[in-house]
Amino acid sequence: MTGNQDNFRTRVYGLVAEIPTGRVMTYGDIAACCGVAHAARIVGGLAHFGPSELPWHRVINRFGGLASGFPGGREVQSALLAAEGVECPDYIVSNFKELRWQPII
DNA sequence: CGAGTGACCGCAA
DNA sequence: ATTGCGGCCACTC
Repeated sequence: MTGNQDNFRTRVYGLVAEIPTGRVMTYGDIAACCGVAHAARIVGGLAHFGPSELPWHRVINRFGGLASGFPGGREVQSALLAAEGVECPDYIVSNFKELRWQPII
């Protein structure tokens, strides 16, 4: 890359936008992949102000559970994941370990 | 410019 | 094993 690492926020948006369908990612992994390991909170903060075009519903916490504050509620997020083939029965992704996606560095 | 907040995570008792 | 607390970084107002 030639450079699109303008800001941490830019990387997060680009990375979330690259998450394939049927896959999920954790806040800690996204932050660590962007270069900051202890910035999982920031990823959530950016999501609050980030573009709704990005698949934020594919972003979950470290336990594989759906996040809070999602526009609509966790039921909407779980519905979106279910529509992509991800099973989240109690608002928790069961195969979360298997669906955990990671970019190729 | 400064301060506060956050859709988190890890550790300790 | 479980629960509760604090810390860390970047963004926004």
